[in-house]
Amino acid sequence: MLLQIHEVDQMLMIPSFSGSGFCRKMLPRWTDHVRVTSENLLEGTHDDGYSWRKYGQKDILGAKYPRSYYRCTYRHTQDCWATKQVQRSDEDPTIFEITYRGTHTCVHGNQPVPPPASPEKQEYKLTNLNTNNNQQLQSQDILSNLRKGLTVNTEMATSFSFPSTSFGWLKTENHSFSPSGVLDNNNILNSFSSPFTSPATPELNYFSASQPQMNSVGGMLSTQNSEPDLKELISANTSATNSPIIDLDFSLDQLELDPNFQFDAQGFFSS
DNA sequence: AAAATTTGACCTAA
DNA sequence: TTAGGTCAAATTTT
Repeated sequence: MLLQIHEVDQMLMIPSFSGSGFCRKMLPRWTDHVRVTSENLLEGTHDDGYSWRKYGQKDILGAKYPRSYYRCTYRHTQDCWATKQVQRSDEDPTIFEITYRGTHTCVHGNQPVPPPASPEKQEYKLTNLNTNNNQQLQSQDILSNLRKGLTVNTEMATSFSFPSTSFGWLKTENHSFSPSGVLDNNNILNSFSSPFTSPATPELNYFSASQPQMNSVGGMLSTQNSEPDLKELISANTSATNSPIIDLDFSLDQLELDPNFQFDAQGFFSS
C-alpha cells in the first residue's frame, strides 16, 4: 500500500556548467511513505539516518497538515544538497509522506556508530530526532524517552530492474530515470564524482547508488541572493571514489549486503 | 557560546 | 495572483 513515486524533475538544464547554471530541478526526487506505529503517533518524524535541518514549514492548500522542509545539516560544510519534505497524510495520520530530493554527498551523515546489523526485520525501531509538525508535542525529553517504533516501509525505485523478489520488505519497482537526462547531467556535472554516501547508512542510502550522483557542482549554485556560503564550496569533495555509475554491479552487491545493512536503530539512538 | 527551530517575508513557477 | 518553496531574523534549545 505504501507506494512511492519516483521521478526526476524535468531536466531543463543546459550543458553550460558555467557557474550559475545549477538547476535544482534536475535533482532526483522520490517519495517515501513512512508509517508511524501506534506508540509514536505523537511526534511524527522518523530518523532516516541523516541529519536534517528544518528550514521551513508551509500550510498546503487542501492538506490538513502543514508540510515541513528539511535540508541536510551539512549543506554548507560538505556541500550536501539533499533535501526532504515531510507531509503528514490527510486521511491516515500515521503515514508520513517524505519526499526526498537529491542524494546525500555528505559523509558522516549521522551515524555515530557503524551498523550493528540486526537483520530479519522489516521494521526498524527508531527514535526521532527531528521536530514534528505539531508544536503541541514538543517535549522532546519525553519523546526521546519513549522509544518509538516505526514501521518503515521503504520502497525505492531504481533505474534498474531488481529482481523484485529478494527484498521482501522492500519492494522495488522499476521506474526509471530518464537515462539520458540523468546521465547527461552526470557527465556534465560530475567530472568529479562524489565520495560515495556514507558506508553505513540506513535505508535509502544503500540505494542511492541508483540515484544519479549529482553533487552540486563544486561551487556555483547561487540561487537568488548572495549567499555567504561560497566559502564552503571550495571544500567540496573532489575525491573520485566510486564512479557515478556503478549501478549494475551494485544491484547484486546490495542484495548480498542487504542483511548487514539493516541496523539496529535503537543502538544508535539510545543516546 | 553555538546550533537548531520557528515563522513571516520573500521569491518564483504556474 | 496564488501556492509552494526558501530565506533569514528572532527565538528556542543544547
